[in-house]
Formats: sequence, structure tokens, C-alpha cells
Amino acid sequence: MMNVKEIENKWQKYWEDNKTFYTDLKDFSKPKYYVLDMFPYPSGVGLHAGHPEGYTATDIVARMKKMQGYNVLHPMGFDSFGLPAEQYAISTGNHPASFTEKNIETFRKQLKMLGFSYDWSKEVSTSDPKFYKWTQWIFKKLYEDGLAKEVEMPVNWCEELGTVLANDEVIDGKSERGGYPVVRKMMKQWVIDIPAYAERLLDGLETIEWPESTKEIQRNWIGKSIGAHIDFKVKDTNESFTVFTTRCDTLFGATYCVLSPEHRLVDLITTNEQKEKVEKYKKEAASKSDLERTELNKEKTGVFTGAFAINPVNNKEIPIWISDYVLASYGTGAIMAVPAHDQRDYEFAKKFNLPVIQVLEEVTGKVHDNETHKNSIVAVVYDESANKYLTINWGNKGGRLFIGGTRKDGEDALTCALREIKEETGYDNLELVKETFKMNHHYYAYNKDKYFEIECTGFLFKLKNNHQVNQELDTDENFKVEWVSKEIIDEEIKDELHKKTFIYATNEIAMENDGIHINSEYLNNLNKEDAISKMLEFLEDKRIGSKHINYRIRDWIFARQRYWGEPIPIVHYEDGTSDALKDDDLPLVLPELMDYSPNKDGSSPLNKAKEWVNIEYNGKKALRETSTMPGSAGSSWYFLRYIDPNNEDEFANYELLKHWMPVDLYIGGPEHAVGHLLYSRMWNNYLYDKGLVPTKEPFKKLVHQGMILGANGIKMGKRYPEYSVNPNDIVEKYGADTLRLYEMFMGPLEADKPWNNNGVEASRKFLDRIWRLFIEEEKVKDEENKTLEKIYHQTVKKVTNDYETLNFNTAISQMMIFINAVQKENILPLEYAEGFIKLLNPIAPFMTEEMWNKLGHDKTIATEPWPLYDEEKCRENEFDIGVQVNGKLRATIKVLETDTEDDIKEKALSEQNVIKHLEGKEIIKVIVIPKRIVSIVVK
RNA sequence: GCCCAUGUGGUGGAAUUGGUAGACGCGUUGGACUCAAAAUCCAAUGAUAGCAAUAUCGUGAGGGUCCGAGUCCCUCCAUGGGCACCA
Repeated sequence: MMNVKEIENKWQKYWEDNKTFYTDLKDFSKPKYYVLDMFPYPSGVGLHAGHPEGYTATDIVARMKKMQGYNVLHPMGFDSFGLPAEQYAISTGNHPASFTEKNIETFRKQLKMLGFSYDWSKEVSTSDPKFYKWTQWIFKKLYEDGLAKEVEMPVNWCEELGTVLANDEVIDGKSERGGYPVVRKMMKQWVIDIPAYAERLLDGLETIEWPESTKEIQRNWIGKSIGAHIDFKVKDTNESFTVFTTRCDTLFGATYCVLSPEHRLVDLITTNEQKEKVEKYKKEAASKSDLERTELNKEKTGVFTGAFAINPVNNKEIPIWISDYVLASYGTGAIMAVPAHDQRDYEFAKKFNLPVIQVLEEVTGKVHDNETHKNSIVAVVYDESANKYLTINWGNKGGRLFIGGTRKDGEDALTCALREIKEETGYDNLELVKETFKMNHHYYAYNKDKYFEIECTGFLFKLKNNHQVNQELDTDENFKVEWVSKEIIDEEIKDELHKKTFIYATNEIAMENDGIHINSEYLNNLNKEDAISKMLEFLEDKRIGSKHINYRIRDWIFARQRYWGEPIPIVHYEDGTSDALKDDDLPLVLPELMDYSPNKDGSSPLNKAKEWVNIEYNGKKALRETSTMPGSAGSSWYFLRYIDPNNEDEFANYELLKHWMPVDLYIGGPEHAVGHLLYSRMWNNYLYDKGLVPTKEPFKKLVHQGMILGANGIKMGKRYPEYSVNPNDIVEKYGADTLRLYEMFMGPLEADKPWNNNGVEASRKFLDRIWRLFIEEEKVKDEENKTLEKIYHQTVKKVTNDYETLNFNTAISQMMIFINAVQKENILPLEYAEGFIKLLNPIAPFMTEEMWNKLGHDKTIATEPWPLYDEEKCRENEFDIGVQVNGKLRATIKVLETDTEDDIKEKALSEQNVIKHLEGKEIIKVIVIPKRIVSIVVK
């Protein structure tokens, strides 16, 4: 029986004493491999069950790469600024640093316990002044380049936490930490101009091996949209405002404009009569929390300013409203409203009775040359009492349709509709409900052998009563008049024109699809694309607008009114100007305080350190900036510092960075998709632009590990503590190797997987079995034996490939297959035994070290060469393949590698069961796929 | 509402990318060893029918392409994640 605890202690000490995993960063003689984990926040509770999953995955790769002869950098550190340490400091009055150091100690111990091959000499910690000196230094560079700046802007203010938050820290209008309400508040804030990097961050995604879903999340977050800026003059003033729109081609359909309540022009243009209402509305909007503002299906609200804008294409006066459906923080905070073709504008226009002008006609049917133009109507008639619609049924001659018809010369659409209804169905007592959007329909009429292009107006009528007159039908009009339900219509009305007319008639929706332009002078008959470029030409020509690309991504709010973060290295002079600290004055170290709690007025606790704040700088009286940086500051560049962790002159030496960057493999949770992973890409891109790092993108390949769920299939945590698993307990009971093996065998790395104690038990049994077979039963003999040759080479091949592609579960499965084969033999040749131990080593490093030692080696296995396989020896020479008759499996046959197609065919056709199924049938063809299948087609 | 994933036995999951569905593990059942238990070893294990050979069904549902579909196409459902009045 192996003594797990003894073995694990022994080898942990050995690795440390012998510096087994020390990386010589200056050794450029070997190819490099940089394997990175997302470093943990050192909380008070230590590692959870999820940590070892990702960390084991990277460790396996790191260990294999090292054995394959790479110079591997596999570092670990701590993201040690953050709220819990600060809360501890507030409640105990102790400095958060000591609390943090204690937690780091626990983490370090646990990580060593789990056997990870980290080079601890490279450890970094973001709250260490030696580290944050350089965080401040990079911030200073950003400041000098105008990318870090102080701006007055609406921010996410969390009263409970006493701080502002970044957009990714606000979820559903509540703080990510604690779930406290977040409101909008105008404040002067430090921000980083991440929008300036929007395009580069978008482009960079094309060059990296990241999960497609994560790239997509980043693309959505950046939110690029191509459109135009258009200037609108305000009538009777010298004021004008700019709107952003993606559909400048619909400008002829703009019937009003909307400013966000915070827009600078609101106070200037509001008329005296409207002042009171506007003020009231502005106040309400300002007091709303983010949650209230974005509430689902909220009815549109708004107020008329009393002012009018001039539509630049036709000089029409259109009213200017304010509404909170226009956001101050997106675009220009002002829009032109085209209610016919935008759902939000449509709802707003309907509510406030604003005009709707259609400028796009949806095109249905197939367009042909030589079309004859007609004007026509489609009428939907609704009987409210029966909840049914009037249709005419042509049977197999044309199916079910609504009433339709062609307008006579000089006849208007409404008259035509009423006439057609009366003629075809006899109903003559109707109430007009609405006229829908016109459609542009193309069709071929068989009876006339002609192509038609029609402009069709749709109507919805309500039946007032059942009064009917006689139908006036043409001789060829042979249909039934039928009242049917909505379900029947959805199912049976196939004609595109009628189908769409029904949708627009019975729903309150704007026409948001593409189409051809109408009511738009020089844009008429153009499609969307052509109309946009023509309109842009017009706007640029008149100098009232231009093409513009807008991004959804906002400035990255980069200040927190908290203590436990990097101090922002800025001083403010009495004259209102500011300066960054000189390099020699970095790091700017946090002052010690008596009381770490936030101030009620929302200012930073650092304000309390009067002597620290009030200084003289460059011979002038100055105040230090008292905000600190957010948690994501240090994590935006920590991966660079691992490469040169003790450098006192630069954040990292460029030659070393050039050798080691980019990170070859980065594994961490998917929850950082738009926070850390976007921020660090931006910093790295920026440092690249400065010539300070060698690659644009920091992380070449990224993989997210899934979540380890409780045995109940639900996330582990406070809710179901009985289902939570502590890695310490598992190591204590089964050993670190077992925990590593189990977490890798559970399923694909990226998937969420439920914990199962039987699986842990089984993992330990598998390791015990190997130990028994290799050590106790003395099967291992230094002899030649061919019986295990093939499966050994297959195993080396599969495990090596699977480690490379991070398919650890199937690698383990292959090792089990190998062990099952060993079980059946009396001899295990030493060569195979040693090779197998090496394969298993990255997963179970402790036990394999001990086995290696027991097989007569006195040095670590970790630096031994990785086993190789012989492709020739992997090859099967006999296969079981299936024989299908008409797609159904009827037999399996044994074929040799040397068999020709004809041999295989012959074998297949001589199978009993195959013959049975061929009886009385004619063989059409026989398909032979070598090594796979024989497929016989018969009739 | 929009975007992206995912859906396979009692269960965790495999499937060479269009070629014998269910590898490997768990569980279950039977057997060996034992006074007995544990541990270990051997065997069976998708469902239904049949003594069996075998047959039918079977990868969320319904269609389609193909000699052949878990895999490709269309429609829908469910779960998870992201975004959400983004002009």
C-alpha cells in the first residue's frame, strides 16, 4: 500500500530543495513556453474546488513541455488588492497588508500541497509596492499620453460601497459585489480612454486563438456601429445639435428629434411654456437608478421642449422632445426619430400622436424586367365578436387570401378597398381601423402572361355588423368567402404580400426591414446601401453631416474611493492644474491610517491622511489625488512582470519580454471576458504602441475552465454548503494526485461538471491499482516482450496528443485502457513501465516520482525526456468493420490491412446475415470505405 | 427582444469531424476469493420482443440532403451564458 502523505511531503520538499522548477529566464538556448493561470484573489477562505481544475490543466501542460525540452515559464502570484481585506481593516483597525500576507501564505501552502510546478522565485503580488510602483508608472504614461484623464461624467455610484464602479462591475443595475443599488451621478472621475483602442481591440481578436464565444462577447461589448453624424439647426436660434444614426437614408422620414434629458441644449432651447414640464421630467430622469431606467417593456415617456429643429433635407420644422429612451452616454445623446422604421420611435410617436412618414417599402416577390405597374390594396376585415378574419378561399387554384384588388384610375386606396370588399364578399358596413405600410410586390399573372409590379396599401377594418349585399363577381371569380381564426391564417396564408400585410395590420410595429425608398426625392427607388451612400454624399456636400463610426464601449472608470488599492500618482495644484509624480517619487506608497472606513461624502479614506495629502511639489502647494485604482489595474499587466519580477529600473526588460511574450497558454474562468481580458489587452496594445512590449496581443491561446458544481448540479457556495467541497479535505483523505486525476477525468475542461464522490474514490483506486501492478506485484521486468507493444505506443501517442489539445479526460481513459491490458499480462517490460510513469507524471506528480525512484532512479522524473512513440507500432493490422444493407447494419466482418477492396467486398457478401438480406433483391452498388464500413445498396 | 453555447444510456461522459452510437469511469447484477465483511479479480449491463440466431426502436422534437446523419441544412423546444430603449 502506498503511503500517500509520506510520498507527497517527501517530494514537495525535494522539489523545493533542488529547485526542480526554477526557470532561468535568460536561457534562450531552448524554445520557450509560457503557461499562465489567472492569479487568485487571496481571500480568507483559501482555495475552492474550482481552483485546482484550471491550475492542474496548466500544470500538466507545463510539466509535459518541460519534459519535451522547452524552457517553461509557469509562474504564480496574487491579485491582492481588493475589498475583503479593506473590510477587515475597517472592522479591526489593522492594516490590510498583514491580513493579505496571511492569506497569501495560506494560498501558497495549498498550491504547494497540490504539487503545482510553479517557479516561486517569480511570484508577484499586486499590493506589493515593488510591484505597484510599475502599475503607477504605466498609469503615468497613460496620463502623459492623454489616455488617462479626469472627466466630469455620469458614473455608476454605489452608495452602500461608497465608491464608483466600472461598467463591468454593475450587473442589472446592482453592484457585482454585494448586489447593492447603483445610481447615476455626475462626478469628476479618473477614466482610461479605452474607446480610443476600440478598433485595435476588435482587429486583434482576429489574430488570437480564443474561444469564439469570448471573442463575440468582447465584440458586443465594444459594440461597433457604422453610421453618420447629422447636424440639425434649431429654429429661430443659432443653436444646432448633432445626431448619430445608422440609417441616414431614412432622413426624409424623420418627423421629430429627441434629446436625452441631460443634453446640454435642453435648457437653452426649452420655451417658457414648456419649462416647468421639462424641468420636472429632467429631475425624474436624474433620480432614477440604472435598474429603473432599463426596466423591461417600459412605456415611453417624454416631454416636448417647445422648440423645433429643421430637417436639413427638406427644411421641414420638426418638434424637439426629450426622453430617457435616448441615452446621454451613447452617440451624441440626441437622435432623429423615424417612427415608420424604428420600433422605439414608433411607440413614442403613437403615444404622443406624432406623424409617421413611410420612406421605405418592403419588397416581396421576385423582381423581373418589363413589369407593368399597378396600384392595389389588401384588406383585412376583422369580426371582433367572433374573433375571426374575413378570407376568400380559391381552393387549389390560389389558396387562401385576404380581399385584394387593383385601384381604378383616379380611385383612392380606401375607396378601392371598400369597393372590393363589397364586390367580393358583400359586406358593406365597415369601420377603418388603420392603414398599414405600403408594400412593393412583384408577381407573374398566368392568365395575363405578364409581370406586374404593384404598390400595395394594406388596411385593417372592423366589421360593424353582418349586413351583406349581393356579391358582384366576374365569371372567373370562383371562391368561397370564409371567416377564419388567426391560427388558420398563420398556417394557410402563404402569399408573402398578404402574410406581411396581416402582420402589420394586426400588430403595432414599425417596418424595420430593408426595402426600396419612397417619399425621399433623390433617394426614391434606391435600396438601403445605395441610399446611404447617396445621402452621405449629400450631407458631406452641404457640410451638415458625415460618415461616423460609433462604439458602445465607454471610458473605463479608473478610480475608487477606497483605501486598499494603488494610489493614483497625481498631484493637484491650487491653480487647478495637475502633474504626475516624477519617476523618482514612485512608488507612491499608501499612508497608514487610524480608520480605514470610507467618508460619508463619497471622498476617499485617503483624505484622512492630512500630512500625506497636503504637500509641496515642484515648489508649489499641492494636494495629492486621493482616489485609488480599481482591482483590475494590477491584473492588466501582471503577466509581464513575471518575466522580470525583480527589475528595479523598468517594469520588465525588453529583451526578456521579446523572448517570452506572448503567453502561449492562458487558462482561467469565463467571467473575466469583458473585464480583465479586455483591460489587459488594451494595456498591452498601448505598451506595444510605446515600443515597450514586443507583441500587440498578450495571450495567444486562451481557454476557460468550466465550473465545478456541487453533487446536486448547482453551483457550490453559501446556498448549499452541504454540497460544497473543500480541496483540503480531499487531499487529506485521498491525496493531491487523486484530486488532480479526478478533476481532469470529470469531463471536458471547458464544461461545467457536477462533483461526484464515487468518482474521487474511483480515481484513487485507479492510482492504487497502478501502484500494485508496478510496485507490489513486481510485474515490471527488464525484458523484451511484444504483447504490450502496440497498445503502449498507441497510449503514448494518444496521451501526448490529448495533453497538447487539453483533452485530459480522454488521455486518462487511454491510460486506463493500457492498465487494463497490463492487468491481463504477467510481464510489464521496464521500458513501457517507465514510459507510462512519465505519461502519468503530469497528472499525478507525487506518486510517479516515488515510482520512478523505486524503479531505481535517484533523480526527479520531472526533467526526464518525454516518451516517444513509433507510428509504425501504433498501427492496427486487423479491423472489425460493419456491413450495411440499405443503411442498416447487418453484420461485422474482420478485414486485414492488406485486404483489397475486392477482398473486403467478397467477405461482406459471403456473410450469412448479409446474404439473407440480399435475397430476391438486385444489388445497385457496393460502397467500400477502407477500415470503416461496407455499404450495400439493393432494390 | 437580439447574439453565442449546449442538449447522447440509470449516471459523468466517448465517437478518428459524414462511416459499426454509447470508448473509459460510476452505478447495478451475477460469479471467484473469504468463516464473514471490506478490498481485489472475472463477467454482464441502451430499450423492447425472443431460449437463441436475430428483429424493431434509439443521440431534445419535427422535417430535409445522402448508400449512410449524434455530426450537414431548415423549423421548433429546453437549459446555460452574454447584451439589452446602443439610434
